[in-house]
Formats: sequence, C-alpha cells, structure tokens
Amino acid sequence: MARAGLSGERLALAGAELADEVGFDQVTVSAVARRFGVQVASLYSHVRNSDDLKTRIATVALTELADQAAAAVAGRAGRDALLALADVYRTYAQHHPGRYKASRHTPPTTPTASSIDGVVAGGSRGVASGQRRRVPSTSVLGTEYVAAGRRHSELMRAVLRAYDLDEPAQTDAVRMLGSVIHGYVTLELAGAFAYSAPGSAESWTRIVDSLDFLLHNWPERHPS
Amino acid sequence: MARAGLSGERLALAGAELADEVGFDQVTVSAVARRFGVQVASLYSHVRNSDDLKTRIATVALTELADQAAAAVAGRAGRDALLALADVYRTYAQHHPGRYKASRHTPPTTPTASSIDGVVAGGSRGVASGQRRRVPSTSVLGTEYVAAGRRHSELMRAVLRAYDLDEPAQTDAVRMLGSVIHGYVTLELAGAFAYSAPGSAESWTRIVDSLDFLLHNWPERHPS
DNA sequence: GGATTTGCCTAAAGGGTTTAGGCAACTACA
DNA sequence: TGTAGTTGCCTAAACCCTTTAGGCAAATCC
Repeated sequence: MARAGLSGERLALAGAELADEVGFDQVTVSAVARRFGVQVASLYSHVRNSDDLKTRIATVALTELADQAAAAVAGRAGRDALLALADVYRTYAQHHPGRYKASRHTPPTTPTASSIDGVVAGGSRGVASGQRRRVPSTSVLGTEYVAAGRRHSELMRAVLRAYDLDEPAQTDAVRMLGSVIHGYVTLELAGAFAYSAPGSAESWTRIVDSLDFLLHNWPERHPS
Repeated sequence: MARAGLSGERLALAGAELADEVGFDQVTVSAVARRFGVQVASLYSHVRNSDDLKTRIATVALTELADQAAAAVAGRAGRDALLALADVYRTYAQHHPGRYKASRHTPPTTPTASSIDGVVAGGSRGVASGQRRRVPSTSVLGTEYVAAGRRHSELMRAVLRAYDLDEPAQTDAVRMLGSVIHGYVTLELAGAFAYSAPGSAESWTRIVDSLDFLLHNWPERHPS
C-alpha cells in the first residue's frame, strides 16, 4: 500500500481548503480522510480528535491572517493603515469564508494538563497508557494559537499609535475596532447586507472613515 | 402510553433552554427527545429535520430579543435609547448565551418551494408523496424568522431618528451599530475581554458613548 | 540486511439523523 | 356512549461521524 504522506500540518491545510469549499461546520475527520483517499482511523495518528483538527485549522487561518495584516500595516499609518488592516480581514473572509469561520473557533476550555494529572494520577487508570502514536499535545498547539491571537491585537495597537490615545481609551478603541471589523465581516458573510442599497463595499469604506474620524476626536468624558 | 404533549413550539422552547445549558451546537434532535423522555423518531412528527429545529429555536430567540428591544427603546431617545438598545443585546447574550448563538443561526439557503417544484415536477419522483404527518412548511416559518429580523432593523432605525442622518448615512450607521453590537457581544462571549483591564462593562458604556458622539458628528465627506 | 519505528489498515462500539410503518390513545360526531 | 377517524408516540432499520484497539507492511536506521 502506498502511503499518503499524512501529517498534522497537511491535514490542517486540507481541512482549511475543505472549509472554504463546503463550510467550516462540514469539516469532519471523515471528510478529510476521504479527501486523502484514506481510512478514517488513519487520521487519528496525526490528530487527537475532531476538535484538535478544528483547532489546527483555526491556527492556520489565524496565522495567515496575521501575516497578511502585518504586511498590510507595514509602511502605513493613520487612516491608510486602518483601512488596510480592516480590508485584510474583510477580503480574507470573502476569499476564505471557511477559514475565517475557523479563525473564530474557540477550542473548548480543557482543564490544563497539570490539573488532569492531578486528578488522574493515583487513580485506577494507568497514567501513560493513553495513545499508541504520540500526537503533539494540545497545549503546545494552543500556544501557537494564542501567539497568533496576540499578534493580531498588537497589530491593532500599532495602528492606533497614530491616534495618540492613552489608557484606558486605547483598550476601548482596540475592543471597538475589533468588534466593528469582526461584526461587519460576519454579518456581511451571513448575507445581511446583500439585499439593500448601498453596496456593502461603499458602506465599509465610509464606516472605516467614520472610525478614523472618531479616533481622531475620541471624546474625553461627556459626549454630544 | 401517556402522551408527552409535544409540539413544534414546545420543542423549540425546550431546545432554547437546552441551548443555554449546554451550548447551541450541542442541541440535537436526540438531546431534545431525551429531555422529553421520548423516542427520537417521535420528534420528526413536529419538526422537519435537525436544521428546522434549530431555525425554530433561532426564531424564538430573535423574537424574544425584538420584544425586549422594543420595550427598552419605548419612551427613550438619543443616547438613552442607544444605550438601552445595546444593553438589551449584551444582557440577553449573557443570560442566554445559547439562545443568542441560536439567533445568529442562518438557515441554509434552500431553494424556494417554487423552484423545487419547478425542478421536481415532471421528474420521476411523486410530488406529494413526501411526509406522513405534515409539519408547517419551512417557508412559513422562514417568514416568521424574517419578520423578527426586520423588527430589529426597524428598531435600530427608530433609535437613529434622534441623530438626524440622511441616506445613505443612516444605512451606514445601522450597519455600523449592528456590527459593533454583534461583534462586541460575540467577542465578549468568547472570553476575548476577560483577561485584561478595564472590565468589559466599563469599555462597553464608553464605546456606546463614543458611538453616540460619532452619530452626533457624522462626518460629511473627508474625515480627520 | 535485520531491527525498529511508523503509516495506514481492519474491526468494532457508540451516538446522531432520518424514513417507514404500526398500534394505541385521543377527538368528533351520531 | 359507541365508533370512525385522526394523531401521537413507538419499533425497526439504514446511514454517517467519532473514537479506540490491534495488526501488517513500508520506511528508516544502523
């Protein structure tokens, strides 16, 4: 039997492609196995379980997004940087809807390895008798995932430097921008803006311009 | 055998409760059946399929949200109305995370009944031979779902009246507000704001105040 | 070239979805 | 109040996805 050359990374990549084609929710261990022309059980040598696969896909997407965001922001400042950054998310979501959805996949809060050990050690089940083939533990993967997330918020703060906000206004601004971008992209992807004028693209730039204006005139205390 | 008294509505309600308890993604036809102490197949007399159940839950949530939003906006204007409306979404999402997630569930774009008929009629499969027990067709349900959605955007526009925006600025503002609210609530629910100061609640009111300011000073053309 | 590792396989158990068809409990009406 | 018709829930069964256990053969390492 010829080997298919599976690996955690290749599975994540294939899963990402599949997500863009049929939707992130339809990405299943079985579907990825089919894509490789391989038995389902074979994937479990490279991936802990279904959610592990999804988290890997999320990490791929988050990393790609951070790379593009970094490239877009480089050499720009102020409104240009803001628009470029925002456009990265919107464009990515349009070209890779499945990947974008994946990037919003929060892995279920598993108890930490130590807390598991704390409970299991001394129990009746053998400690190290778990898997046959070792798959990189979720915690190290989680690190990669978290790192990508951190890159995003740092890029956002970099863009905000031009607007000269002090704390806690800057944190508020980060949260607001993140909310607008994520919210707009999500709603647009869901088709919420498809059936009324003006076009979604025009609204988008005008909204970003409004945010630029708002950041330049961030209210101190009492607005209006 | 005593009857459990199932109905489409009761299933949707039970599904909504279940969603808040275990998460919308864990809501399954099987789980709801278990909740009623009833065989799984029994539910299919009241619900077309799994997605139909989910869409009904979404409609429940969307309607509850619209009711609360209408009550919150009544008798208020300007910043007060804006904050009240925004708070409804945030509070609802915190108290009913499963329902809120459900409210964002977009039913898969099924071809309309007419287009299905257009294709199937004349084919080899009998037209009306479908179900044994008739369940309200998805299209009429979809109407209810769409109606609830419309209520939301109308409430938003009502709040915006105080700010005196003309088209297309008003549409832009509706889209921006919807994005911020949905985005913030989603990110907060995902725990994105849980691990850094300031608290999520303080950011929230300051962001809404900023939006109030922005709406009062909506830029005409060239910002900054 | 032999030992070891590792990749993919078969087998099997468990759970969710959905359809088909059946009996019993309600409802309506004479 | 009995009986016909309707409706509610059941059993059975097919299909798909997940996950674990254990096995054979290809690749790799001296």
